[in-house]
Amino acid sequence: MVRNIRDIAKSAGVSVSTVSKVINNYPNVSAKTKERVMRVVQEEQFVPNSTARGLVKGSTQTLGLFLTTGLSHPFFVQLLAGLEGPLKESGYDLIYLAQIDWNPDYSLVRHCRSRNVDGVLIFGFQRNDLNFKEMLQSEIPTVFIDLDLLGVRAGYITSDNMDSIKQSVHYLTGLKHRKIAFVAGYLDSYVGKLRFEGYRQGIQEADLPYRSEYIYFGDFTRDSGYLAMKQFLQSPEPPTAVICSSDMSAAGVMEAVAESGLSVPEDVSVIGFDDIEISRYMQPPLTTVRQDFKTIGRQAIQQLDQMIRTPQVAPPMLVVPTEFIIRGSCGICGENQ
Amino acid sequence: MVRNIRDIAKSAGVSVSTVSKVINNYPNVSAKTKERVMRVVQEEQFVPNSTARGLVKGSTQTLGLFLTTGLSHPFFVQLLAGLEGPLKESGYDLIYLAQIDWNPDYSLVRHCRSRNVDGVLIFGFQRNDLNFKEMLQSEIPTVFIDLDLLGVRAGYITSDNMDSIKQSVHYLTGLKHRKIAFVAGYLDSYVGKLRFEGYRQGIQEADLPYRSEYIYFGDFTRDSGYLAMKQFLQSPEPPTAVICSSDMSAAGVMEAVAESGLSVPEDVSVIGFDDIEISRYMQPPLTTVRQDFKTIGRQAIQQLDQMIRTPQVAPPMLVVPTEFIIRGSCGICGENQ
DNA sequence: TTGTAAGCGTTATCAT
DNA sequence: ATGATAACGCTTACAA
Repeated sequence: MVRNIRDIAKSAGVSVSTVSKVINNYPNVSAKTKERVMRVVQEEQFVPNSTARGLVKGSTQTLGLFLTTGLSHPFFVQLLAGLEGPLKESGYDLIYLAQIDWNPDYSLVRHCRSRNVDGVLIFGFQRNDLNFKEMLQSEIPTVFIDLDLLGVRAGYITSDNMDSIKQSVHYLTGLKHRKIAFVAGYLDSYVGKLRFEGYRQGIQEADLPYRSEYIYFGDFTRDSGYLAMKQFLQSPEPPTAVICSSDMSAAGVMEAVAESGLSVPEDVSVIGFDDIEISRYMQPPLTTVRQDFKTIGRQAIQQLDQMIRTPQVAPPMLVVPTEFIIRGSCGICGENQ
Repeated sequence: MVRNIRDIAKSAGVSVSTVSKVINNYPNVSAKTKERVMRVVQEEQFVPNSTARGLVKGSTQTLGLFLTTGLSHPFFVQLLAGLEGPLKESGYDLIYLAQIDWNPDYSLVRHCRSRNVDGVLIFGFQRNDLNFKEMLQSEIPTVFIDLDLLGVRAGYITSDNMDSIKQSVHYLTGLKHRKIAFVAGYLDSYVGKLRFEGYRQGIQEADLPYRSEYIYFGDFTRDSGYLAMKQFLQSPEPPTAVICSSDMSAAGVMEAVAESGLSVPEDVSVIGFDDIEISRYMQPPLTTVRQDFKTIGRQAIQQLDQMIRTPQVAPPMLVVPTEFIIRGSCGICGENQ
């Protein structure tokens, strides 16, 4: 069985450097030799050892993927699905940098260097992670997703969180709602903060008062949505609509509504964020903000690829538009008809 | 900035081989030298280049992950989540072998060889994929998940599909059901076939007739569940209970039931398979078979690790027990009380 | 116990 | 257009 380029060279009756030139599609190789070499390569099903190639080239056609959220985050799948195609097209493989225990000695930068990855994709919330600081100062091409971090060679891609929520508010005011509550996500997360800001601005633009009893500070989970609605329901003037920072928390809100004998959308309108798979199947189907993970994934790989190939290219700062998906969880406000 | 082992050697005033011995924890190094080297290593935050190491050792501390299903499969997340911890503990990184277009020229074995992965994890359905044949004959340690493929150095791990469904049948007969329908998954998939077989045997053991109008051949999706139930409902004697090959199809079944004005579990009992995250939130919460992905993931890594370290170890053939989760979607059969 | 030097399989430089 | 040969950073006999 053929092991290396040398064997190919021998079989083809040429030198190793010629074989190298052929398999790398370099010029200055006669058509004849090229063909002869290629035949042997085909016959022997030869693939150059990427480890050796990586060693000499100092790069590996590999992208590191680092998640702060753990793999079970619902976005993650969608994001990864969006990554699949572009990955294939660009010829990179993805290496999942296993990282679960936040060992204080762990250094993402070192991990990347040891693996010789060409670039890194980071997906997560916590912007003040020490590992990120190090990453931002390093020369390793990096793209953050859902985290507005910028560095020498690090940029980001994120959905248009603020405007999306503003749009949700306007949609509800258009439906004559004036008592609009908000289930916030982690405020120290980038997306959590922006979505909250979107709510505040939306409320303000609609000349609605900011009422603290209409705000619940949750953590994107279903439970926090449930708890939020329970609390809203106890207010003297319960809201007629609630905007959530995630579809999961919207599900929790709907559960609490049902439990109290009220119904969606007759008594209270609900809007989510994300458009995860199950949202269309909720009862009623959830009106929500869809994140465009296809575009996010494609852009992430594309931008990374450019930064890798062209060192002087500026890191991206991309805001990807969302899509407002109207389904059945919102109705015209009964009180103000 | 320190680049390599040679710089460390210089700083510590020793030879490169001594540094190598120290960082690899080899014996025959005096405590004094060891300490001196380690100090420099710490100071410089040195990490040996794994590409170079991989080249000389012919292995990379890397496991390939290959999915036939694409990333969007709901199990995938759960499986990957189960992989995270064991991965970290065993020191492997996971390389996702991007593979979306089934290019006939593509060879998984070649891809693995080129990347020098130490082992491969394959997750999928289609057992007659040509790439797998090649894989089975190769010397690359391989563990299949949900696919009963065996090779020279390839084994598998799977849930106890057949018995689980048999148990579902018995649970329903215990609830006096006698008209039990089944929504099958792809029959040319390993799990689809086994679950169907479990249904047949369960029916037989309960002395129930096998009625073809109670079988629907679906594909694990929600839509197929919906269609299945629509069909069952048109039969002269609609079933009082239905067992599904997946939670997703169970969700479809429940939707169809609700749509026809009937209700779960009063009119028809429903059982799923998988226990995906949303099942507990369905209306009513779904009774289902929980796959133990933690164990599957842990075993997969562990078995792979053993095969890698000990060439003579036999490939695993592991069947992992499931857990029957009783929630609210089954009731005593009204007809036979 | 420590050091020297020969690989590992490529690519890249420089002759030819 | 083709071929020697020196890297790339590490491990590992073998020598000292």
